[in-house]
Amino acid sequence: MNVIGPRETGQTGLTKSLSDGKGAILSHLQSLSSLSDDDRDLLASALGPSANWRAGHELIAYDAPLDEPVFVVSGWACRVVNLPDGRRQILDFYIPGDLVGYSPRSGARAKASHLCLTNVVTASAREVVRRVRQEPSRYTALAGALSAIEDETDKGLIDQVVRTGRMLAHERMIHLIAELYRRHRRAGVGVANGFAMPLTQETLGDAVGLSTVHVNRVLQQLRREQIIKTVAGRIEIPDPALLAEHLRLIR
Amino acid sequence: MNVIGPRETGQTGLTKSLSDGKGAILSHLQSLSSLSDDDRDLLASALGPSANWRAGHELIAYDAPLDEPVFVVSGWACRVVNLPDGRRQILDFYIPGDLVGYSPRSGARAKASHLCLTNVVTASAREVVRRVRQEPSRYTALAGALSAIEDETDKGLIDQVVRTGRMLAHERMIHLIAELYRRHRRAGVGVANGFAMPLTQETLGDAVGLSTVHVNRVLQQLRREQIIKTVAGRIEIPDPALLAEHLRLIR
DNA sequence: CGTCAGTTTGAAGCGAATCAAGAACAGTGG
DNA sequence: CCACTGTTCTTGATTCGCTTCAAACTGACG
Repeated sequence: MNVIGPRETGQTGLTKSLSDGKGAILSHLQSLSSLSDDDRDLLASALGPSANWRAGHELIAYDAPLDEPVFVVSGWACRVVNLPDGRRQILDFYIPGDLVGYSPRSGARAKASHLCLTNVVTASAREVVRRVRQEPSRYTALAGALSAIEDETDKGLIDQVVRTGRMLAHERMIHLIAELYRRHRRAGVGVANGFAMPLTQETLGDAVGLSTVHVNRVLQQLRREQIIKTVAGRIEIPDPALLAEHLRLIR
Repeated sequence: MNVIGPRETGQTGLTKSLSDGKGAILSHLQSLSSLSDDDRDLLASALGPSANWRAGHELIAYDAPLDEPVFVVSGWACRVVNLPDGRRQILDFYIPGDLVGYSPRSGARAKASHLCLTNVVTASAREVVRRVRQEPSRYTALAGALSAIEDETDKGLIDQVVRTGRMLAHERMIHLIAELYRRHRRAGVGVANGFAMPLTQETLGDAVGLSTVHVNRVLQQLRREQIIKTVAGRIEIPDPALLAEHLRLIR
């Protein structure tokens, strides 16, 4: 029985799902700072064409210039560091609605490889970012959202350090799942109390610094404790208060 | 025998050591982007008065506004996250020459507590930062250095994730020591092939995610392998090539 | 129906934490 | 100058969390 996700069903290449995807982008940005009509119009008009990428594709190589920011329309991506002997450490995840490869510093370079973990659809954010920077006073909310995104990325990295540095296995998983749950709700992705989890347990392990086998065991424990339910490639949170309770103990 | 540091001898409150300290600030910035006369003049004139803080003092509280950036003149500080049950995770260190509490985003808030690990002397960077932002074209090098500092902070966090997430104990220590060694040399602090190490092994453990006891054992191993030497509160690198060799295996 | 990626399970081993106690040291006050 | 104190470092014994190894199981897919 699959605990987590049958593999990704695969984008069929159509641009059909864009409506959902744009929804995620909008919800996400809206949640960061409430958008004006100007902001919304800009997103509607200046959001670049969408592109399809297969799982495993490297969106941005290590040290490549960060001059082509994109929104994730659907699928998951991440930043990852590979050690010479094959070990790897995932730094953070990008889910639908997230902005990938953005830096306010012109000339900035990628500090890690940006990788598609599933098939991914992206929409170029280049024009949006350019216009917002050109007229920040017109697109104040979007400008604020960009700042907020930077802050969030930093916070995410800090959380990642705390998880891997000072938490036990089950704490790491709870903490990560809670973060992903929060972000999915914010982006309006994944209805009800749960979200789609297309990652393998191996990938999850590379994120929280645990072996695949142990991820499996920890997930079983969390299910036994009714903190999560896993059905058909989704993680459900049957009792958000219970999750919050456990979170309170660790952060 | 103390492997690492007799405790900090303590700043006596004099502003005398400012000359050394300013040296560290200059070397550090210079190494990031080569300073013009304008840049140098600004540093000489606009660097704020120095202040003394005792070990344990919280320079910036969690979530406090980041509106008072300071350079470290002497001593060590860090960013730290405290878990409810007493565990703590150090995110990064600030050594002489480093800029603490700087964010380019106005209104930004501290994402973690900023703590003095030893007695610390700081010099306000507020004026310098203000002037550089006011006339970035006049102080191009300093403007570049500020960007570079942001980049370095990010890179440091990423390294920290990799260390705690995917490295063995001795690899974590080697990796951290190598980083500190590089930064000390860059700031022109700590002559020859070594640097002052005023941190306790407990503090080191909170940084690399290990217990005090294990930090002790790992340090002994590194000494046995001649990768480091520890004398009188200093860490010496007898053979930088050997250190580099070990580094190559892990990153 | 065979293949393959992913999940699950058990057994054994290892790395690091914990516990507890002692030694070395810095700072303090007599 | 020396006894006293508290912190830090050190060491040994034990325990525990997690990894590793190996094999079986499951479901998707061609």
